[in-house]
Amino acid sequence: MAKGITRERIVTAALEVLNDKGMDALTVRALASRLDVGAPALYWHVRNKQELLDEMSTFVMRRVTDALAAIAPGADWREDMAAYARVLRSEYLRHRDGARIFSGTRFSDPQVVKAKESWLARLTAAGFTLAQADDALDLVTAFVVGFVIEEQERSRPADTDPARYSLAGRDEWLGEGAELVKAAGHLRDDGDPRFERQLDTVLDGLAARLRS
Amino acid sequence: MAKGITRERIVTAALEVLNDKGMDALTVRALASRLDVGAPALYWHVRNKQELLDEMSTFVMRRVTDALAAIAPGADWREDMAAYARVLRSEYLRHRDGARIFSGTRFSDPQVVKAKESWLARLTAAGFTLAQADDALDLVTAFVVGFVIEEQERSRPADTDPARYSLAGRDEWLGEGAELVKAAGHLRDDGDPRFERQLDTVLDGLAARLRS
DNA sequence: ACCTGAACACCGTTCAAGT
DNA sequence: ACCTGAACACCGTTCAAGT
Repeated sequence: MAKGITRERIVTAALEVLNDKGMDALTVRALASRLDVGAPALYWHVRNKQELLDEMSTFVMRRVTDALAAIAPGADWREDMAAYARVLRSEYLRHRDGARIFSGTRFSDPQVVKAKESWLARLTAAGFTLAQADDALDLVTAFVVGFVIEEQERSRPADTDPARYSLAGRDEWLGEGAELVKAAGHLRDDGDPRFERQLDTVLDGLAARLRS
Repeated sequence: MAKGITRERIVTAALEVLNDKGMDALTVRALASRLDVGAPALYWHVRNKQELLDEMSTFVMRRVTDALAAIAPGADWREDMAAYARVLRSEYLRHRDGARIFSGTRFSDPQVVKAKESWLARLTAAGFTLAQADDALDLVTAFVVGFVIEEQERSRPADTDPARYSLAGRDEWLGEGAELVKAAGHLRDDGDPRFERQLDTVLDGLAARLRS
């Protein structure tokens, strides 16, 4: 009683452990103890740890596609692509090191891959060739992945890193020279505004391709 | 005799193990045995495994900055940024899962961060504001990281994945519908041409920012 | 069908002891 | 100063045994 372990309960618990304690602490034993069972019990529901990690990836990507499916076509392709990018970023941000861990993973679920269909349709309808549309989606995906990896790395609790929490500390750590690097550090913002600005730049690049 | 283990020998050997056997096989014991010493011997030169991983990251990023420092300014900022992007990509590609493992890592060496200085100088000289230049470098970095993560994931030996080695197999795996996804899969290319095309799109976006 | 207890090989790390 | 041997706590995984 009170057991009733299921594949889905295992996966959601695993994502909780990941968020609470980090990837290194996500051990089979820790996960089992959170579910109030012995470690071997999990092997009845999951072949091995790798399969568990794959299930976690699939779960996360399924949430992305579900969120995407809920988005109605926007006024133009720029809005559609921006919506795609924002959804991808926010789903990665839900999980500690989400972008690094869950990006570029192979999907065990065709449904996830098929979610591209609607976005390819919107882009080609806007005048992109199919090859351009495929490129565009990949490019925006690559940008989001790279952006969020850096973003989540920055937000990670520094293990007493001298050059993290104060600009003055960073300047000192940098030493002599590198005046532009220091000045840029002082100008730098973070989070949504930075993301929106860079996303806009990417979309400008795609727009140039559309015109030519 | 024949020992003479040093920090640098440890790091380069670790990168060899990573390339030969992959990250999971990079254990302290395997590394020690490649260096013909017992596992505890490594702890004389390195505090723990995390410090070893940090040293590996620093080593890789130092190669990036060395390669960047060897590049003379090009005819214009586009050539400079393209050169930066190509160097970053090719250094990531040297190591198995290089982009995923070594991107977004905090540097223990100020010299690596200071390497940005010269690129910021070239961009501001071309008319970008300092904030725009900082954004531009981050954006290109994010693109390269995201692109290479996907690239290296694709090139990974599939553990008998049905939808990998043939387009027909992929089409079948996708099932009904998703005609655009299937067609795009048939049009898709890989490697350098795809990278150059998408990089060019990003640079177009930055150029638009420069004009406004 | 689903879970436990005990066990195996392996992991990162420590530490006394050798040279 | 640099390395070895033995040991500890922990890991993923297996398997007979329970219910």
